[in-house]
Amino acid sequence: MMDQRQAVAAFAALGQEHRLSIVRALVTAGPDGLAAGVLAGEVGVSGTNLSFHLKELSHAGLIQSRRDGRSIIYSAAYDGLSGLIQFLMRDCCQGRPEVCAPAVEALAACLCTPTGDTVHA
Amino acid sequence: MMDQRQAVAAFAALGQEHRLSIVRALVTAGPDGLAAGVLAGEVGVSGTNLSFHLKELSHAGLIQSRRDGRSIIYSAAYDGLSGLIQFLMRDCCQGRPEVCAPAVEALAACLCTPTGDTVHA
DNA sequence: GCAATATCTCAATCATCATTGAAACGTAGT
DNA sequence: ACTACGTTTCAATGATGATTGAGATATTGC
Repeated sequence: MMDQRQAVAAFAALGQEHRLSIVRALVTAGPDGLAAGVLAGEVGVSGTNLSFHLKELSHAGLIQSRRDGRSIIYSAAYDGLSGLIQFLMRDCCQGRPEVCAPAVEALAACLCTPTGDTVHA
Repeated sequence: MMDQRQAVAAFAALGQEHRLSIVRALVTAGPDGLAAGVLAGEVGVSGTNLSFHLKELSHAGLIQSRRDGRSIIYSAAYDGLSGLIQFLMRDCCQGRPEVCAPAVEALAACLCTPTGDTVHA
């Protein structure tokens, strides 16, 4: 479960034009992800600057990376995104959990696809 | 529909410890909201500093205010919060809208209660 | 092993944000 | 009108973040 400190870091990471563009590009790209060089082109930042932002996003738990040949592939951390949204909604419908709970679950099912053969193919 | 610029401003506003605490307190409090002085006590910041953060959140479209006597009551802007989450999810399940769409709608129903006699009473 | 590609680390500069205290503004009660 | 209360504005300081360029690291193909 995400705590306040993590949530602040995640929101701050998203509160930057280039980083939000990066995350959106990765969410759109799906689990296959994108190479750093491709991202740099799509977002429009220098390689050095991109690296800084990727590190920031990775540290915030919003993206992950894997090496493929001489490229490094980045992809969205759907569980991190889901957890962040759930944190924002946690105390929302305090007195009426029957309203919020299904929405949160549906959201989690959308963003996280751990074992299912479904989304983001 | 929220655009990138608004979303960046909103995320940046939430990416600050005290501001996130303020929003969470207001979301928990519901549409009745909280007076600025009460908020200052709950969040633990000086009145001057609170005013700065409230202005920031208001400008980001995440909270709203109304005067009541000599107090000013702040409350969460549920439509702004909902729009922000929808922006983050917009391109998520691009190829499978039947997965994301219901989640987003459920979320909107949870956060926004325009005419219903339901939530946040 | 050598050259080329892809990406990262480091140090420095510039801009932006958070916080504080003092003073001003509006409102309520007498 | 005057005093008290709640909240905001203003100017200044200190801290944090974004961006840049040069150099370092890792991987591939010859």
